[in-house]
Amino acid sequence: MTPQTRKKPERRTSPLSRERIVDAAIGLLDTAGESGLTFRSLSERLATGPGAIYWHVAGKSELLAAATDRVVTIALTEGTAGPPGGIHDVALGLFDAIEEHPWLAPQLTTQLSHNPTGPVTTRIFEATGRQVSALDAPASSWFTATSALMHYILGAAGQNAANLALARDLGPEADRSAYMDTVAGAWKQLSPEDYPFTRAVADQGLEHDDRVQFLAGIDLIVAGVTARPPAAQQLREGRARAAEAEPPASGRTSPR
Amino acid sequence: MTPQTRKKPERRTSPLSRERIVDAAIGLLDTAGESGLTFRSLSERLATGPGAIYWHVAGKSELLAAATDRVVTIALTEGTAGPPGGIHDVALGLFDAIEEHPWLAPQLTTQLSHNPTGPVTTRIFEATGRQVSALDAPASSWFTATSALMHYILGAAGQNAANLALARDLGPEADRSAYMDTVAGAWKQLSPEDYPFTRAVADQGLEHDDRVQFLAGIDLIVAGVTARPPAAQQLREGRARAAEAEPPASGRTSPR
DNA sequence: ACCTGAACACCGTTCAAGT
DNA sequence: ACCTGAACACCGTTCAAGT
Repeated sequence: MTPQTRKKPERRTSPLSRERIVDAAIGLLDTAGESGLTFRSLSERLATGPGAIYWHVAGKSELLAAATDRVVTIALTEGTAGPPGGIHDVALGLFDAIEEHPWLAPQLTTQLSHNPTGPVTTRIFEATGRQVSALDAPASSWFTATSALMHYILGAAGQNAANLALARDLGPEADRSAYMDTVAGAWKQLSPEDYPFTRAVADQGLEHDDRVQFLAGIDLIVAGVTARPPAAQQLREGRARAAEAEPPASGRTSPR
Repeated sequence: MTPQTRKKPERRTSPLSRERIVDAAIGLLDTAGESGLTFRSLSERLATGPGAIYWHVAGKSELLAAATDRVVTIALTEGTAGPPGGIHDVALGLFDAIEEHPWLAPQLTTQLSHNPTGPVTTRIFEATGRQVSALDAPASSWFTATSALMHYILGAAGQNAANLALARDLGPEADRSAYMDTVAGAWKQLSPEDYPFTRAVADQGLEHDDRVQFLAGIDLIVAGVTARPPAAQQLREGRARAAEAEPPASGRTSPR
């Protein structure tokens, strides 16, 4: 089981290293899912004991963070490599990475929450924000715009990955568009009094192309960024807000 | 909800019920956090054995789903109660609920992923979408707009709750604005070559009022919704796409 | 019908002991 | 320095047995 190539009296290359451990962890996560990664399964794959891993890695959460950072870094450098750049590239880079590694979405929200100044969060923020700063928008809106885009990208990409997994559960034949039909079908069963909006949306059909749907959201937010700075950033503790904010919006569909 | 008007006065009301269990679970989550809820701690609180709970609830995931549904339903009915309605009310209703119950944010993304047609997801989608449909925007954009708003609300509110928890760790004195200063400080330590954008944002100072910041994001997305349908959805890599009947919308907003 | 609580099959993590 | 693997303190869940 153990390699015997020991020509040099010098120290042999260690069979265990942080990098190899992270590699194996990613492989396990990809093939067996989040619950498939345990220190026992990992040590078995690496042909060691569970305790050995702790010499290279502090614990499970650090291991997960390292795996997340690795995958995100690759996705971001690939995505931003091309000359055109643009928000679509960054967004699709993350979108594809999350689709390829479904465990990534929950891990990313964990990183955002538990370690907002950590490398993962900062990398994504920087990559997204750089594209925002290239838009025609005042610098005062950068933070808000980047934040909105980041949350949308992570949320929508995670949703897409989850949908794909559920589509697979539907049967080996089913793809995403079949699954979207299932969702629309479920929505049409809802009560008209309680869920008029959801039913209306189901009636008009859901976009079957996941990338088109995803990028439509990106473009919508970009439109908001370039449209106009959200007129008022006036400070007001608590509630008293000036009434200027919401245009009356010619009440064509009033929520009842 | 539950009948407690049992006729026999000497007969005590049933010591265990699904409702009581969910109540206790929420209490435990609020006070002890996500890791504080175990079947053992829960059964101790309810003065029973761990196995007793399984007669009323299928398992832990169902219990979590029920707790999430309960809190979300309350937040949404309170939020939409007022006559003005509007997106701000729905958004702030969820924002406050997540701030009050920090375990809610991860649970909501779990619900979205694992049960997209379940009651929690559908309730939030409907409440948000109803406000979207009241805006001055074409129905064809409703799904995209609702999806973008939902992901932003959940992501940003979760981030805020996480920030509050981290601020508390900073010391009992620290509030959110002190924590934002800490974040900005950390950002300024970043290398100028690798993180120019993040540093620039840190320099211009972060909004200290969490609600103002949150609503700025909402307004930005709303601006995108009402501005105009996103002009160009140009796809890379030839992809056959049915031409939507979308008017070109006098291109004033072009992402460069 | 509802509840008990011991038992089972796991976990992450530790640590004396080995090389 | 690096690794072993038994042991510890938990988990969620089950189930024969009680009322």
